[in-house]
Order: sequence, then structure tokens, then C-alpha cells
Amino acid sequence: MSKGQQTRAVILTEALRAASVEGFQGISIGMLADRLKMSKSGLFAHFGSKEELEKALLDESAKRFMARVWEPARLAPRGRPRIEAMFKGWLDWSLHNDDLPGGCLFVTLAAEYDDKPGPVRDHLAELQTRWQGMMIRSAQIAVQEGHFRADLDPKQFAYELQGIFLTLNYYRRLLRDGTAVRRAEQAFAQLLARSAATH
Amino acid sequence: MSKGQQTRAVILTEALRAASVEGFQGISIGMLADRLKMSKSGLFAHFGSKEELEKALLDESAKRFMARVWEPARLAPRGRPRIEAMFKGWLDWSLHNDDLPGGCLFVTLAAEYDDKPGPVRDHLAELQTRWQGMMIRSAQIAVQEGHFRADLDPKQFAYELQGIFLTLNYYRRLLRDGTAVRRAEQAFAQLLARSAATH
DNA sequence: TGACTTAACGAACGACCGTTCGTAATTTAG
DNA sequence: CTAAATTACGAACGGTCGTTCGTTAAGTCA
Repeated sequence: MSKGQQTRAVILTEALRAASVEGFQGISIGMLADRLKMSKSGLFAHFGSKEELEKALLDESAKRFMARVWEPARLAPRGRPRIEAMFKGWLDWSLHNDDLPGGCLFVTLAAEYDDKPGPVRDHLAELQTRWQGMMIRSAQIAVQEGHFRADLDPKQFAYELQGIFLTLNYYRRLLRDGTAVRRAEQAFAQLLARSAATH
Repeated sequence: MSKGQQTRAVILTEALRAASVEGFQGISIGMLADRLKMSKSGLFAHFGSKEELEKALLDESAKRFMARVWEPARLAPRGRPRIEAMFKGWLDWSLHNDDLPGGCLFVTLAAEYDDKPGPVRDHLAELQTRWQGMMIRSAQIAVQEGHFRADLDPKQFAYELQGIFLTLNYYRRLLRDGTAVRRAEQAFAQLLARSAATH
């Protein structure tokens, strides 16, 4: 790994930490340079523009999410066990992630960019849509395997699963409600129960 | 209504529109002054600081939410009808609100301030906690009236109801998913069915 | 109308923004 | 070790930020 790539990785890690708390609007080149004790222009040169830095952060975050949530879940048996592994990994990602002190970056950015057109929004929406697809396919597999009801709507399943994590973030981070994690787990258990095949 | 109060109201309405799209980080005194064709300093004088403007926006938005969602729901019969009226009003607030082109301001701000300490965060969290209380009390009343199961956890009900609107916003605004509203309605119907008393 | 209060303005402040550019230091490869 | 390529730097750019202040204009009320 060359010196440039090395520095770039350090920048991305620090920028990820900052962005998870402040969003993309809340981070600046100068602030990141200060924290990393390097010059604004030196840091800037690695990306060429702030927008390119933002897109790089999206990709980096997606890469880490896949490595920590999706890849382990793929090793679990098809169907319901895999979905349970996804939930567990996702929860772990949300709660015990030292690289994201402000919680999942995508949750922070979802609200920031939901009505702000541009390349960053497009990139974010595409990554999120891709993740929806993975959840939908996982639910379909669980139907195939006979774990879930045959008449289950896989997209509705994905919708509600995503909702559990959005709500978890809201209750835990904004309201500082200590019961948030337990309630998310309860909502997931309910969703599983409702989706399960009756046999 | 004096000239000052009148201007202040105009500013708040315009600032609300802007903030619902861009968040508080995305609005500036200069930009609002431009849109309203008045001077920065003239606009500024109405609030004394940007933070005071932000707090005024929180109060204004809460006032409008109460007038449009809560007050009408209070007129509905106690219990389940009132909760259905709340949902309907809330949905109307979220979907057909010309004063909030970027959707519910609280949803936008929830992510922006969930990890940013300060008076604005405190104010926002308090307003949101108060709304949680109203939902919880409404669910308790529905239990009293015999509409909801006696063993229902009212707070879990409020948690999931709030979640429906967070998820609606995410799917509709970020993913631009045309089925989002229908899915939210479906999730609400499911929640009602699960909460209903068995008789 | 006249006196007084309130509202709005324009100019300027220091601070920080993203970005450009020429130059110096360091890393890399032959 | 040397030469080329990469990486980092410092200074400066035009712009915008929130905020201050002295002054003018408009509104309010006896």
C-alpha cells in the first residue's frame, strides 16, 4: 500500500467518524485537516473536491457495512437463520461501532439528502436501494425454504425491517430512551412471528 | 398584530419551508433575507441570534403540528377512533403540507441533532418526548375503553407508531418509492389489529 | 400633527468555507 | 545513489457565514 493510499485511508476513517455525528454539511476540509494535523490543501489533494470526498465516504461506509453485516450473514444457512444473522449483525453495526460515534452514517444522511438533489443523493439512494434488494431477496429465500408464509410480501418485510433500525436510531440517539434496543428486538421478534409459516 | 410580529411570522414561514428541505445547518440568515427581499441585519434583528431563530422554528412547527394533527384528533371519540384520527391527521401533515416542502421538520432535525448537544437539541428532544407522551396516553385510553388489549404496552405502541412515520419518510423521500404510503397504511392496520382487544 | 418607539437598512467585522497554485519534501523505482 | 513521481505544504483567492453598530425610515399613539 503506497503512502498516498495509506493517508487516504486514515482521512476516510476520521471523516467517517465526523460525518456520522455532523453529517456531510457539518464536516469541512479544514476541520478534518486540523484533527489529522495536516494541511487543508494536502488533504484536499487526495479527493479533488469535497463532493468526491463525500462519494468516497459513501463507498467506504457501504464497504464496511457489507463486510460486517452482509458477509457474515451469508455464511448462515439460507432462510430464516440468515435473516436472523442479518438482524444481529445490523444491530451490532448500529450499537457497537467505534468508527461511527454518531451512529449509522446512512441514517444520518438519509434525512440530510432526502430532498437535496445531486450526485451525492443519487449515490446514496442507489446504495440504499441495493441494500433493500438484498433484504427482499433474503425474505424470498425464506419463503422458498418454507420458513416464511407463502403469501408474504417480501418488500413489505424489507420495509418493516428497515423501519426497525430507523426507529431504533431515533429513540436511542435523539430521545436517549434506554428501552430502545429492547423495543427494536421486540419489534423484530413480532415481525418474524407474523412472517413465519404456519405449520 | 404589530408590524414586527407580522414580519416575524413571514420570516418563520419562509424559514420553515427552507429548513424542512435543508435542515438548520442548511439555512442561513443571508439566504432567508434574499428570498424575502430584506436585509440580513433587518431579518437578524427579529431573533438576535441564529440559535434563537432555530428555537422559534421548533416552537412554530410544534404549534402547527398540534393544530393540524392533535387538536382535530381530540374531537374524535376516546379510544381507537381518536387514534385513527391521529394517524389520519399525521399522514395528512406529512404528505400534503405546502409549508413543509421537505417533509416533517422534526424528521429532518431528528437525524441532524441526535448527536449534537446544545439548546436546540434539548428543545427538540423535549418536544418529541412530549408528543410521545400524548401517543402513550391515547393508547392507554384505548385500553381503558376496551378497544385495545388489556396487556398492551402503550409505550411500545407509541414506539411503533412513530416508526411508521420515520419509515414512510425514508421510503417516500429518499428512495422515492411510490408504494411507501400504502405500506405505511398497511403497517398501521397491522399495528391496530395486533393491539385490538380479542372479544 | 408631534413625540416617541419600533423596524429596517447598509457597511463592515473576523472567521471559515472550498479551491487553486507554485514550491518543497518525501517516497518510489531504476 | 540518482532521477522521476508522488505527496504534502503555505499562502492566497473570492465568497459566505453570523454578528455588530450607527443611521434612517416607518409605524404607533397621545
